[in-house]
Amino acid sequence: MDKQPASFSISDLAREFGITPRTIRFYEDQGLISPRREGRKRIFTRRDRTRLKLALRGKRLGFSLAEIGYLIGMYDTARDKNAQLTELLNGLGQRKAALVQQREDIEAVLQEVNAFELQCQELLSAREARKASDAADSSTANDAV
DNA sequence: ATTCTGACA
DNA sequence: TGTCAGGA
Repeated sequence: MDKQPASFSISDLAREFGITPRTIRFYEDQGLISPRREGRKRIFTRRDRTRLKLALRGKRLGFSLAEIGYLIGMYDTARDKNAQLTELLNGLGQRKAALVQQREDIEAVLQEVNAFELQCQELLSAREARKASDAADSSTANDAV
């Protein structure tokens, strides 16, 4: 009934996941997938397809291709589900920590920008005021002369 | 028509 | 990751 293909071409997967064949070949270079070869052509199995899906998910989660490779690597090696989950949890924790740090950095810089912006505005209004008084002084002087 | 490798104005 | 080349 479910006649799911036993293998796919590089273009099949590219289409399915909305990426280009170039990306798939690139991921292969990075060791994320290793489709078998039929001569030079790549033959992707359902397992390769699953790994590609996981890789794309990891990318969305912000993991580097190296991290994804490591995670996926033990995903089918270590059959210990708990170990896999623990690793994933560690990775997610680090990702989260990095994001929190970035948010703090951004907030800090934002405050500095706001402070500088304020200084500029004050400096500007101070000059406007001086210019106005200068004009007043000169007009007064002219009147005197 | 499809895919492959290598390279980078 | 894109893209172009030149071959299978």
